[in-house]
Amino acid sequence: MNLEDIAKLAGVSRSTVSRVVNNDARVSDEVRTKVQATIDAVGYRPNANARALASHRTRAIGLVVPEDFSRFHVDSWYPLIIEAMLAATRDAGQTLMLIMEDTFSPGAGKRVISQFVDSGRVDGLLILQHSYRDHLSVPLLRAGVPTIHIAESDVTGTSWVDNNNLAGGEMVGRLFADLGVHKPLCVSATLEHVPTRRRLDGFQIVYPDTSVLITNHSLAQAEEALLQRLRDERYDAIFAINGWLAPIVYRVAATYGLSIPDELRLVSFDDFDVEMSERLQLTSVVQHTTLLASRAVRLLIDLVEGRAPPGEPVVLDSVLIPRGSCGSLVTASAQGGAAEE
Amino acid sequence: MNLEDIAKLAGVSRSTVSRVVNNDARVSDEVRTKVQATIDAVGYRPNANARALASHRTRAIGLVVPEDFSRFHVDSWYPLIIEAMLAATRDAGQTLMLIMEDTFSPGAGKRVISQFVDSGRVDGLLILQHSYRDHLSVPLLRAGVPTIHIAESDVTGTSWVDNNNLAGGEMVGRLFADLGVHKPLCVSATLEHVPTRRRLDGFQIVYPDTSVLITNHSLAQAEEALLQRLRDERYDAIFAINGWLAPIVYRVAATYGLSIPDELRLVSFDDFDVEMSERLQLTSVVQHTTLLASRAVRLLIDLVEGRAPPGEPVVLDSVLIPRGSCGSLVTASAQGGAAEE
DNA sequence: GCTCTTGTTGGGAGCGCTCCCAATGCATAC
DNA sequence: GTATGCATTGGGAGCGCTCCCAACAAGAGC
Repeated sequence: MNLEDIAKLAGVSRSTVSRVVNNDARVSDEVRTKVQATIDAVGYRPNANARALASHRTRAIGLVVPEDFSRFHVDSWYPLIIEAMLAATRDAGQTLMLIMEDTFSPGAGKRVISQFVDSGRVDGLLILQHSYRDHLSVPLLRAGVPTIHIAESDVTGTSWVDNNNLAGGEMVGRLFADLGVHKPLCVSATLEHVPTRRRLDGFQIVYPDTSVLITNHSLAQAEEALLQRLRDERYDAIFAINGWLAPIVYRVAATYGLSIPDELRLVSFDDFDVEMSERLQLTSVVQHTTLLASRAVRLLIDLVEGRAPPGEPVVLDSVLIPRGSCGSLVTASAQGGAAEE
Repeated sequence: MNLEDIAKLAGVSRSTVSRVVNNDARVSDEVRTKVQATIDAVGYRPNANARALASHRTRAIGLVVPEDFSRFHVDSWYPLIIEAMLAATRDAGQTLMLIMEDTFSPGAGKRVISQFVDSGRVDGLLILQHSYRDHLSVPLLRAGVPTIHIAESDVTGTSWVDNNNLAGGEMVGRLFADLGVHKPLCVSATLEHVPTRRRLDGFQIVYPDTSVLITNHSLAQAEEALLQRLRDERYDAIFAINGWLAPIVYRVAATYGLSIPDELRLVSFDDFDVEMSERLQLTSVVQHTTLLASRAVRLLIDLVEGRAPPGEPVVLDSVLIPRGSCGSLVTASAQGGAAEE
């Protein structure tokens, strides 16, 4: 069943059916109704491949995830954002193709371009990765592939969507200051990740000399490192720059019999596991995961269709949700310095 | 850059280049080498859409995930299996399209067929879902869409890939019997899920009159339900039919001061978070997640290409990994009744 | 010598669309 | 009345492949 068949059934030309399918204005209401009725009656679906071949547009976008993304299940970021992107893509009438790439290996960019862009599988790319040390940004930029990074980037010319990490970090700093914190400790998995670094930058606006503990992405090793640090030294507050570290802070505090928030105040980023945050009474700066995903998808489609210029970052507001873990004297439900487009 | 261009550069015909690209045997070695060299030199990539249009094969498969899959991050099943499928798909030279569907809503099957199969986006489907109460199996079966379910199914005629749930459940039962367990409790999220039910069936071969506690997929509610049950009644062993329930058992046991394994023996299914299992010393029946994924992908591609008949289930062996949580007297590293192909 | 097979190559037709241009009808303006 | 514009419709060309059949050469068998 193809365009021509529908045309014959409806007594019009192939072109007219095509116009109806594509919502082209140049069809009389009368004809449109008739054609649409025939389409619905026979359950006709235009062939995506023929469309793509003729129009040079696939109506599909690629989501690039790092090779080992399942190792990062310590937080539920990946399923959550993938789900949200899937919903946004579907709403836009497009499809989502998953691309797994070892973005640290030199050929990554070329591989993705040749296998997915040049072969006409996707119109553009969404990049989800945990470090800026990638081999993706530059080749993609040079090849002119429409691309949105889901994370603040420091490669000039790239388009990205992210929360306001700097403002968020600063908010945590101000909160600590208001609470009279003297000696805070920042805990983070890696500072190679731009958003993480920016959060720390923001915090350091208020506490320039703060201690920082860099662990890695293993739960066990992070716990070990924190145990050791808290044995050696005494802090009155902890800023868990990456949210999945927060449960570890609780465990370590329990080990040393430190009460949260009385002896140790705690604030974290990435409030996407709300059930857990509520249970732990964890004060945190939220990630608008769903919003982030839908903005990214829309921006990418706009980029593909030439409605948006490349290189325009989108920054979403940071919001701090005060709960029990930071102690009292919480007045702030402050807003970050928004810089919407 | 297309076939014709390469043909001109290499001094052969379009057909010959096509044969080289598709690894067709009917090309002399001499010509093949020459053509391949030109292809490599200019970095030519065949257009996937033109190929699909001409051959009626997209070389893409669709992975159907349930609408709310991120809610099920209580275990890391989704990221893990998606990652493994992505790898398997890539190895097979194909691509993976993600499809999110509310498989409980009546139109699900028709929607997936019309939007992804009829429109020529994918050649076949992989189904990942948490209940058999779906509106997918029957329409897909009727429409003759190549489909593999990643979970034992009781709809006749469907092809599926799964571990041997029955044998696994029975193994846990035998282990309990060997350990002298008198009054076990089985905990599970829902028995609507066929694999879950089959695990219980297997367990009941040994303990026909076992108590069963059905909770749901919320961590908090599961904990509440178990707390209540263990307050009311005394058990000497727990079988966590779904692996993510195991940490809850530990929490509840700690609440009542019950030591594991001395006062309460514990065995679970789904040993895919090995780090956690090791830390908790959790005895469990493993899921061959990676193997499951690659078998499913290969089987689907075989189905699409007519190399495998539909309706043939693939059952992987169940293996029990004994650790501390079940107590001593562990002899079994038994194998389930394998029924390979 | 001839036919028959086998191995290799070339090119036409067509997959189902979109895009462009031409054609038509009809209302409006002079 | 004729010229001009706009709204609507139709059909050709072509997107870049695959598939099929024809063509040809070379060797085998009689």
